[in-house]
Amino acid sequence: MTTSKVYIETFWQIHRMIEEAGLQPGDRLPSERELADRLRVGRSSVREALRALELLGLIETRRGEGTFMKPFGDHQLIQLLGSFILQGNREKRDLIETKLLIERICLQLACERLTDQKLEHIARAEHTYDLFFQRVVEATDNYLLLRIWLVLNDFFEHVYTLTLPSEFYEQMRTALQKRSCEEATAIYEQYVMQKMSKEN
Amino acid sequence: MTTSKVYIETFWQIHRMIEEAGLQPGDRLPSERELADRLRVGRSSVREALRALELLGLIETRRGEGTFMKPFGDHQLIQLLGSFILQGNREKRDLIETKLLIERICLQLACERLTDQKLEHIARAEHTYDLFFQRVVEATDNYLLLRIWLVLNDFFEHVYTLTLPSEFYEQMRTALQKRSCEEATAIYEQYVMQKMSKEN
DNA sequence: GAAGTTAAGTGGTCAGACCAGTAACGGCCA
DNA sequence: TGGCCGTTACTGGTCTGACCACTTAACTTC
Repeated sequence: MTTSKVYIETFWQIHRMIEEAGLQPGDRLPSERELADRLRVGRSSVREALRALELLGLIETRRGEGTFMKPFGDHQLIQLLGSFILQGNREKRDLIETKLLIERICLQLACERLTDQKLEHIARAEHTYDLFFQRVVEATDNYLLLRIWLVLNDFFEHVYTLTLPSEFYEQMRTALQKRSCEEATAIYEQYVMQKMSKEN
Repeated sequence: MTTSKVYIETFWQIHRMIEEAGLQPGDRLPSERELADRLRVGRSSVREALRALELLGLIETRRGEGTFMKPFGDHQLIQLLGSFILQGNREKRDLIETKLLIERICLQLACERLTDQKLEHIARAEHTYDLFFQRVVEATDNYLLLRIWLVLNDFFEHVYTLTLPSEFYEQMRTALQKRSCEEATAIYEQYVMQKMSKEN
């Protein structure tokens, strides 16, 4: 006897239903009552399943309107996870270290893969650390890495604000222009890592 | 009027309750009926909030027994996310690249910070890639980095199984013993990165 | 034709009922 | 005494039906 819990079963059934119907972001799901009716379960079970899908960022519910597919990539889930993880001083230290390490990697990757178009995009970025660096990470053409960085940056902004002189941005831009991995890394270490290690 | 949804409000209240009571893994939460009574909400709202906490891997419910705090680090959430996120080939490529980059960093960090005790712990590890490397990442003494690696590894295992000859583990161990960052990196690139880039 | 009104449908919430497990208590028998 | 076995009270799991708050669209009215 599997005696699987109904709301879990329902979760997967709805998930399958979404796939088979090929629902796209913005599309509407059947109403809770209809789902309950169609899947032959109680409405409360449907709701518990929908909560899970919502937390996963797959759907969005609007009171009075219905339940809709959500644009992929939104991550209130991540925000939530953060508030659970990020509590002590040790966690903050780890966060800073991890963020710095990953940024240095991204810088190197970006140097290897930078297209002229993306270079210009970076150059046009405001002189704000997170905006500038987001474009650098985007230039790595690795979406997963971007996601990780965005998460780290989200957390980071709750803890710290980093402002750098405009020399940093200018020097970095010329280094990227030359695709000089060593130079970019050196600048990063000089401005960012040194500053962070001092304050810590 | 915020008219915040009750189940979300309840979610945070339970979360606060857990923190304030300092509940540890294995500890029991009040029953659903008592929570509903104490927080003056319906039981269904409590249940929807509990489903979220369960999905986050914070609690575990056992029919007939109650609701319990879960040992930290278990994350069926991650498995779930994986099945949603990890669908295309591009995602897989990103995953592999990211995992390799982070592992190489961890290797370097570990070299710098490796204590004799942890070295022995690594040496005693089975010759399984993930077990071995988990101990390496643990040796970095950066818990966040460990979490990230665990997530990546979870995803990775759904896609690929990596087996290496025992020479790899032996050579790596001697490199770590010497705390030679360059040697460890070289071995890693030789065995792991080459293999992965070939198969890809 | 435009503005206001109404009705139907939707998610959000609650209360109450019942089912299905668990654990602990107490009484029974060997 | 020591081990077995119901009984019982409690737990999570599920369903139902009832409201509420809100949106939309159709309908009425001017």
